[in-house]
Amino acid sequence: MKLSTRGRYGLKAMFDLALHFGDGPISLTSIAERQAISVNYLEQLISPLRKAGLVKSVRGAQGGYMLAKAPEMITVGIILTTLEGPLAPTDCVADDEETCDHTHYCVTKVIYEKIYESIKGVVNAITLQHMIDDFHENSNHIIENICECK
Amino acid sequence: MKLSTRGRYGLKAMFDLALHFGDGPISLTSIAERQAISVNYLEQLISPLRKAGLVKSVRGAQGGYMLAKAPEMITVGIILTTLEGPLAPTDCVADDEETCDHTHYCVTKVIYEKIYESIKGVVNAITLQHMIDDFHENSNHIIENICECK
DNA sequence: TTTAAAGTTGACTCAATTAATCGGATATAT
DNA sequence: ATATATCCGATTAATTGAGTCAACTTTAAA
Repeated sequence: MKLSTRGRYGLKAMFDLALHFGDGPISLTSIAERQAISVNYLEQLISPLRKAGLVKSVRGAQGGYMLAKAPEMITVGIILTTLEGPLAPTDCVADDEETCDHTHYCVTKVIYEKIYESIKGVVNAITLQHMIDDFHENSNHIIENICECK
Repeated sequence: MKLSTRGRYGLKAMFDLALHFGDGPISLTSIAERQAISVNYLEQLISPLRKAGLVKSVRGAQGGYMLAKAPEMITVGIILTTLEGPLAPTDCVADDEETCDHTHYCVTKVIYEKIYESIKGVVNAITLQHMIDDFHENSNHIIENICECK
């Protein structure tokens, strides 16, 4: 039931981009340095985020990435789902999954559905803007190394 | 963010035992057959459940396992946690984990804590008795193969 | 008392997934 | 041109998950 580094690193990177929203393209190198992530690995994560329309890229020198929408339009849920797939405790309750072949009632599936709904409820309610507000209220404005959260 | 077969199979097995609560010891072989799980693997799962005081065993011929408490006293949460460890999305918010070495505020950790709390809220509120009631109301009383829920 | 059923334990294998690393290709400001 | 980027695919190393297996202990019943 753990998030992988894909989701955790990706969320950190997106938050970093959100803090720089409106500042023009931000290079992966600078994000990787601030967040202590391998650039090579970060490249792998930013690609699906771009394909999902969450960030846009500028190629070439002085290029980089920026959010494709305002921070209040991007939820933690869409970020994590893009990188990890559905945040469902089992495949049988994931949105894109066909249902089990069992015709009769499944008492465990009901439980997994409730877990899934509750997780979605949390992550879909939090946007990057909420994270920014939280950051400005509670941190000392230290952008570097949000947390390893291994 | 998936449950492993440990939690899923273990929950099925515990539900099976709950349906037979009061009937004396139930052999692993019979549970394994009804729930379509390998006996050898199930042996691995029942051991921690016994050590956690959720089931008790009777050794020897005609032996087997039974719930150590009434079904309404055993939550889905304690079963899953016993088999999977804390249902936390990251190690840094798991109960038994020491906190990150970072002294400053972590905006992502706050999110992971909310996810964790919401998951615990769901699984700790459901007991085996709830599952039994649900089963009797909505199924056709087919004990075998609750669901593979891969 | 013998036998077979059943629990108990730990080691072991195999496959899949995760987490990166690396090399090279393309694009573009300066 | 050149330095700085994004892009893309292949490869690898490490970890975890899932299941098997063998050996041993306990105990009911013949």
